[in-house]
Amino acid sequence: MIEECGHCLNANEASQQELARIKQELVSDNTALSMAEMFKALGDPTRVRLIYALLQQELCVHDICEVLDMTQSAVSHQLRYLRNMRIVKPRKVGKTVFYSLDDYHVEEIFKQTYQHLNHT
Amino acid sequence: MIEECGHCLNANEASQQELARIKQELVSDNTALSMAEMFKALGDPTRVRLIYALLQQELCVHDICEVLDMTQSAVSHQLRYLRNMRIVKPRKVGKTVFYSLDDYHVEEIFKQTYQHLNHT
DNA sequence: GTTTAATATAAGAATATACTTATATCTAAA
DNA sequence: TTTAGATATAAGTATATTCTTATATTAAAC
Repeated sequence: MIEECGHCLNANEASQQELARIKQELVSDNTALSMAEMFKALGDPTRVRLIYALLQQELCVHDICEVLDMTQSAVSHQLRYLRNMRIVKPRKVGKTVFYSLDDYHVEEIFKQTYQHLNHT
Repeated sequence: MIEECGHCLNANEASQQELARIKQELVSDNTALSMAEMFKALGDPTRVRLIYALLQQELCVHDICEVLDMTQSAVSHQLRYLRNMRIVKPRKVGKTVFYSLDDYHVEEIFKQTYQHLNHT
């Protein structure tokens, strides 16, 4: 238990050292950005439902629209977002494009969080 | 491998049933919202760095400002956000407020994602 | 080739987000 | 009780996000 902060101790040297250590062990700006981008990609209810649908099986755009009850344009916009993030990947068959999950990380994080939120 | 979607098959009955099943097994809107809110809370580089600092140890507001190199107001805003989400909790000692992580889920998800992103 | 179906994109509107600056609250010390 | 320090909040601004409407692209069918 820490009762005082460096600043409270009038720039106590030990605590200043601790702050320096914490600062040094912080994730880099780039890492923080990568993590934030990953989480942000999952941080929207539409995308959560979309990913969850694809967790069940590969789906074409039209069927995603039906499952999510959203317009084709809105779905395509979200698919582009997730495609750019390499979270989903397209597979073209004729004029139909099937999407499936393309990121093991996302699937794991997603499932784990889902379980966490439901088991507690 | 599915080569046709319900829609492509001119409303083929089997595929329509599949769509109905997928729709039924989708997460509820509430669950999708909860998950999205959780991820959104982690989906900002400042909050990622803040949480990472608190993963190391409990810190007072002033020290968080120093570690993150941000203004007191900006940090307090983010702390309020994370407090409302029950991701961090305050501990008041005199006029100083120490913050620490308050959510096992977040810690786990955060660590796992960090490892994922670093190990590939 | 022309038409039609499936998907993608552009432009814009409404809302949300993350800060800034200024001020309020709360506690301890003088 | 006045003052000063530590944190919280209000109001506003700049930017980002998510959708809508309209249009473009692509590929199959005719």
